[in-house]
Amino acid sequence: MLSDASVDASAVAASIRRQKFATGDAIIEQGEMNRNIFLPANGLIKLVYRRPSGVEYTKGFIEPGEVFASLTSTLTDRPSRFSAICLTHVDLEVMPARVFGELSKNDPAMLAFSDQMFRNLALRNEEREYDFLCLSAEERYEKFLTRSPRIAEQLTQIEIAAYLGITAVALSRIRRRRAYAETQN
Amino acid sequence: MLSDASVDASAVAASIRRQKFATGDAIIEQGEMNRNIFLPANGLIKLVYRRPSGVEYTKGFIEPGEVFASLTSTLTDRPSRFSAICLTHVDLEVMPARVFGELSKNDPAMLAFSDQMFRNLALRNEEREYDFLCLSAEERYEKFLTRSPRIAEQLTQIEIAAYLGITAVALSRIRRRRAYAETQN
DNA sequence: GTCACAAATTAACTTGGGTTAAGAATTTAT
DNA sequence: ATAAATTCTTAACCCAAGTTAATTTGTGAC
Repeated sequence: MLSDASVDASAVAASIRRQKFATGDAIIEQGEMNRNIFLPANGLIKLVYRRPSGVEYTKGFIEPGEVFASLTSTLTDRPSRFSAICLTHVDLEVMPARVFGELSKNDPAMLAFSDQMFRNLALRNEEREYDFLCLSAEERYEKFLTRSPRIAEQLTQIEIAAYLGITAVALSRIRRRRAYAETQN
Repeated sequence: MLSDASVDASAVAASIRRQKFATGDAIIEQGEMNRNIFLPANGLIKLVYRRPSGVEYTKGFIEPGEVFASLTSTLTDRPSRFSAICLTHVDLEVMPARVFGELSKNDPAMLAFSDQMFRNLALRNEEREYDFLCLSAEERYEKFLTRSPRIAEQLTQIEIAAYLGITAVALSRIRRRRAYAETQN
């Protein structure tokens, strides 16, 4: 008798789609259900909340090799709270969260992978939570430049400001303050 | 031959300690290693970051039945970034994270539990991140009162302000604005 | 009850960020 | 190469929140 732990590898492989997106395309649309899990092979993606006022706040950026999904949709069965927008051309693999969930149920190695993924996610979210709770906008800017210079150089000031939780005008003022401080050293 | 999946239940049970804390006691000390996982049976606990300036920011509150730990210590082997302070008398169970990790490795049910725990943590952190990124201090206050009235009524304004990421003076002003708005309805 | 201490409010002033609008600098399209 | 569209910066003005300090309220402790 076959064990419950065995998974039909070909069925899993069949459930994985490859998809291409152009700059500006939405991989996930805020307000819509999206029960997929994504793994980009290249490019840069931003995750953004759009408030009723129309103002955009950026939750984070996804680089190649980083798995992402709408947790609200995949875990709690509600519409996604954010959109995933391509900042470049993006090629990625798509897997239905249901398949991922079943894989995890049946395959301990897959479950361990899932566990590890959520640990990392919890750690990252905690870090960002700390930044907003304890750091000033200027400190968050410094930290972003230091920690993610490669991402920063691909973004406009508008996009950086949205990530810091401030307006482009406020960011411009911070940059001027910093430039002035430079000359004082 | 015994399977690797079997765990010595009595050894696990032996690794679990019960501990009591008084109001004001620190269960976890910021800056110190703490590789334990905690499960309080009663009382209320606050998790706080203390900045070099001495200002305190509250990461969150832990109610009975909620498992908590310093992820930085238990997962990445570094000193805890926050303290866990008892706001009341607290009785809790303590388990070394190492035991929890080994249990998860060997026992699929335990791993599934761990996976579920980290999913929930990631979801909660994401919610709080959203609050700081997209909501004003006043909106965060409203939301806190609505979502956690039981916790709010046990706290001083100083403690609530620390959770909102503002000063007690700013919170007092928000309360006055709200009280005035009340009379206008 | 009153004394002592902490919590909460208020005032006065400063600072950082939002808003709007205008202009300068860059990019992109054709 | 030029025009059109964005992006970035700056200014002016407003408001929310920080800081400091004084006052009031509230809470035990004795």
